[in-house]
Amino acid sequence: MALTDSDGSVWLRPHRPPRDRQLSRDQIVSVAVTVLDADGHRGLSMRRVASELGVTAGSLYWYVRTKDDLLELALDRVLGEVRTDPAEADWRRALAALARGNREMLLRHRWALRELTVRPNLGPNAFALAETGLQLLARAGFADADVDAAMSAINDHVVGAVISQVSWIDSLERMSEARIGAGAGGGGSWSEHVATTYLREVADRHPMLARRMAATREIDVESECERRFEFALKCLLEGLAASHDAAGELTRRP
Amino acid sequence: MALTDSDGSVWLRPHRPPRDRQLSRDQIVSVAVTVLDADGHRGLSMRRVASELGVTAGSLYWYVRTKDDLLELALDRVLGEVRTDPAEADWRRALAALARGNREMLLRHRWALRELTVRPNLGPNAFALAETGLQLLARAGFADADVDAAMSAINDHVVGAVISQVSWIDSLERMSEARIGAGAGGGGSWSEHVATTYLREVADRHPMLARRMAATREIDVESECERRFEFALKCLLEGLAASHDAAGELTRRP
DNA sequence: ACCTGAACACCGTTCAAGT
DNA sequence: ACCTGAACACCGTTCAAGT
Repeated sequence: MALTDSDGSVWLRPHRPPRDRQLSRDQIVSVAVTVLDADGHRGLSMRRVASELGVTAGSLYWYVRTKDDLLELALDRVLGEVRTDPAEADWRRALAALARGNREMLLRHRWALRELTVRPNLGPNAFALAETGLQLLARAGFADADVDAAMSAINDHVVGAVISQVSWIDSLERMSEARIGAGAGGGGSWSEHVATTYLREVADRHPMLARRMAATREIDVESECERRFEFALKCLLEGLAASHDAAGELTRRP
Repeated sequence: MALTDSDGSVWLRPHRPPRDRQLSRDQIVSVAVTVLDADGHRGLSMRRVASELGVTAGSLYWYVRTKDDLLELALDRVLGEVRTDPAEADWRRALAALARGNREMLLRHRWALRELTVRPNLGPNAFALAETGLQLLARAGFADADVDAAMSAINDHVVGAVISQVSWIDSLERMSEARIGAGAGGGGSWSEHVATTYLREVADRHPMLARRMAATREIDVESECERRFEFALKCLLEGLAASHDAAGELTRRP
């Protein structure tokens, strides 16, 4: 009677109220978030969370049914960090602010992205965030089906942009680590030679790529990513505004 | 002297040529892709790949340094599936086709998305694909820095859109599995009650969300996702065209 | 009701030993 | 050079036993 690990969601299961316990879900989730922020997915184990709470791994299962549950709770926890300003009247500015807030949160908690990918998102904070966006667009006068398309256009952009930024940063870190490792190791010189040979060959075969890579070496990754993020965001908002004026255009099927 | 698991990349390390071996990297990668397609990340273990090849797990380490290496190779393998049409003269059409091809590949191999997230992408197919896009934009007359912004706008959109589609589909599958599980289990009726109560409460608190969720129940997920994908793609292409005409506008910092 | 401690099944990875 | 078989350290999860 193995657990299929994909049955439902924490949020769809009952949760016993406390009695005389030393732990609580909130504490456990807090520790999980801290560990994830510090050491990422690899750092998170039930044993580690437990020991950080001065408790045995097995006892966590009194509060949480699986590790997956814990991750689902952690995700919703950080989704709650995204603040919105309901006072903003201009829908484009409000939507942009929402997108930026979302992006910043994902950059703060790099592990959260992976959870977003893997998990259906049924936590209260996820729902509240979605509602905020939808209301925004509805108040701006978007037709029903257009609201969905607009919302997902923005959200997809946020997610995609954060992914590429994070993987860019990671790859820089990995490269420099590899360089250090090669320097410290014994036969490092040869394997370093292999690497540079490979990269030179790539550069020869792909001139445009080589040019762009050489250019991006000089710039700051974060500000460059922000620039790109804002550019595409602007494109999307303008596209939304255009289809907003030509009402119903969006939902017409080919 | 533990392996930090983040030192370099398969592509940056030497690879011994064959002699009298029964296996090859290509075979191993093929099996890995098959397993991943069938059972996802959870299904992939070194022991499984090995046994599928009639071999012991340990022997794989003769061809591949870590499981991470294997995943990196598998990712580049499927990236090679994306076909491009160099004959297409119109850059908007060519770029759109590239985006669609990319999207379709990611939907065929749902596990690949996760790899894209986690890994710097240094394989030959990844580079070739990037070069294709960059050349396209360069030939269209985009300024250097604009090429980067344009390319990542499109790529980010593809990745974001696929992520949301996959997680949507997954959540539907999970929900129906949960319903089946609840029906089969003993106390299923109660936990089902908990779930519906929670969802009803969410619907009450978030009227707009409830409306949209009710509406999307009727439609086909795949075609709806495709519609949204095409809409945002159109927005982005139009934005790119506009900034293309107003040359240099894109790169101006605030 | 809650927590411990030990166990189970499963990982990725290593390595002496074979051929 | 390549492969086996056993081992190591580490998982998530379960469960009898305690309190």
